[in-house]
Amino acid sequence: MADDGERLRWGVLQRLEFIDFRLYWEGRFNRSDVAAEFGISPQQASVDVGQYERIAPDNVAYDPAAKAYRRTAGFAPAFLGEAVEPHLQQLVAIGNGWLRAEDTWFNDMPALEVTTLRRRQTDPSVLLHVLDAVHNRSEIDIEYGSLTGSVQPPRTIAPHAFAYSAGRWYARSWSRQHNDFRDYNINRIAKVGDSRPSSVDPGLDFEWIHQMNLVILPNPDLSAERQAAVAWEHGMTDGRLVLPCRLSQSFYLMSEHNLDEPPGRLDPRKQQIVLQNRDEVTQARKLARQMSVEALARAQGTDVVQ
Amino acid sequence: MADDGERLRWGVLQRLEFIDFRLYWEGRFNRSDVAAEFGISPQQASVDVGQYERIAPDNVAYDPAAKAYRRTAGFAPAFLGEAVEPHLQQLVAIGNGWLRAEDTWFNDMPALEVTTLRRRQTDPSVLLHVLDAVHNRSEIDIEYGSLTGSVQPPRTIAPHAFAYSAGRWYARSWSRQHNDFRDYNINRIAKVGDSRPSSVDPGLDFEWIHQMNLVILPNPDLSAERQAAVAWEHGMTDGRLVLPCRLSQSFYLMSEHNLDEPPGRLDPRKQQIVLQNRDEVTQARKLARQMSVEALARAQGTDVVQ
DNA sequence: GTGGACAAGTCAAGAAACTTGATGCGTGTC
DNA sequence: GACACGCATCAAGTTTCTTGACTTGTCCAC
Repeated sequence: MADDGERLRWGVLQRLEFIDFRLYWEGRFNRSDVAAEFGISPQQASVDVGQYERIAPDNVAYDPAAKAYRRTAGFAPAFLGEAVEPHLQQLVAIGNGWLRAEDTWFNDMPALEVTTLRRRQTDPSVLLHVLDAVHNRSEIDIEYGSLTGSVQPPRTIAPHAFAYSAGRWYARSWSRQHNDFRDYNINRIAKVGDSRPSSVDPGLDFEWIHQMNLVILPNPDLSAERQAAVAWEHGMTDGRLVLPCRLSQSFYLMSEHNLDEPPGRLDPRKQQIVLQNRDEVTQARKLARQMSVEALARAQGTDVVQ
Repeated sequence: MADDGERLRWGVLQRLEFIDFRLYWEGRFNRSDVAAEFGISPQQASVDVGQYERIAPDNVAYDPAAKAYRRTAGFAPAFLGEAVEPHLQQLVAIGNGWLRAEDTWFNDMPALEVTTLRRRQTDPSVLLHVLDAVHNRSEIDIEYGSLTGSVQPPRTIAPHAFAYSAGRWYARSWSRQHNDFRDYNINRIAKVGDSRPSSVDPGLDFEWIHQMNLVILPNPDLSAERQAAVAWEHGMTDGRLVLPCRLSQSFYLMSEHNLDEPPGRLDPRKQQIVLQNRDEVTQARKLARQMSVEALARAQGTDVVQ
């Protein structure tokens, strides 16, 4: 349970963590599991198990009847840390087909169902080019969203940041065609073409740079009990949640949680939370956008673009 | 780029994968990065880099000016596989505070913003007990959803499976108080008490067992172009998506994507997809539920439960 | 320019870590 | 009761990794 005095090798630590993992999630493991997972001999696995038992004596006991090591009642994770979320996320990824179960430490998974509308996978090559463009401050030609089969005009963007909202990844970018800053859904970029250095200052993307506190409350139309549940679930304090958020991102968050609908129109069960400063946020976003457009126009007064 | 003829040790493989990772995501790495990440000597790291160069000679070159190894134009991941989603998920987890950046291989992350309403973290101890109950087919006493501070009656459930829907984890369980099967949000289980063997047959949970194909279409009220985008994003074939789904889970999926609203009431932008066989699904769900309740009552005609 | 800091490559000797092979022990199965 | 299976332990041998010493190339400050 406690810490280990000595310094352990990285490889050994991984194996002890694996033991910890299997004990937590499946309650049992075999010496051969450790040997197979890491490609080591059973003898070496024995040494590792011995080391684990020495470090966390209350966690595990060999059960000769089951021919397996089993978790004991006093178990407390010694190496996993307190975070189960990463592993829960792995289960989701497996359920979505993003990750093969063999590539994780899960083996005998409990009965489990992941219900999501699966989305198209990100193209690694596209992402690579966008990553590069952000790192090198360059602009790239892209084929974007030509979905109906119709030929789309080429677009040129200078991405400067990544954003994740409502299950989608966006490249926050300056658009040469529009001379403003926009979000480009990375999954909808079909192809990346040439690239060249960009001279646009990402510091002019005010909608991205400026943050605002979203003040979120449980929908007052819900029952008191339900409101309390919502507050608890989102970790609200004093019945409200103050969430700093980039103006450009606030759009997606509001849309995802129906915060952009005026209260009362929707069934409260579909709108469990409401945004107290909705108009303020919407207006700030518009203003920032406008300022950004104007600043870009001013900046390019000399080196005219298109 | 291609495969390696020989068999590599697990530890070495991890280090080569690390090199691959850094090249992909950050375009560069130092020998010292490898040494520090894995606690090995710089000399050994040199050996590893050499091995990587031998296996994937077109991926990397040392740039003396930058004092670092840099990705070259011909780069293709040699060890990562084609899946970037798991690492994107890691970024989301970091953004949500579920994972510390130090616990991942990310170092110099690109400008990045993850915008989500953070949810309460799962209590590892609660999850552990529920996992055990599923594995051992036992029933457990729980404190559930006592949010308003009011004292809740104790509940006893026999969980038999896990389900993930709309961002929440549920324990699909038989409820002793109601004598039917329900979903219990794991985050709302405050505490787990005693446990004892369960005699309820999870095979009677018809709402869980039975699956039905959800036929999902782009909302016909959207423009043709937008419909095509929606179809593409969800990987539809012939303009529709047939998604097998457990009846019990269909509820959450429908609720999450506003599939339960009759078409036309909502702004089409809030309802980008519609469910063709909505009534059918809803009815099947009700029916399965009813059959389940009756079967449970019959089964317990003899050994009466409260 | 020149010296110093820094990142890396290489060589050789020594220390861990891991493997191979052999033997014994407890449990459940045929 | 013989047998298979999974584990523990010991000893000898091999591979891997570390430590220490020396060299190369680039950039930066003087």
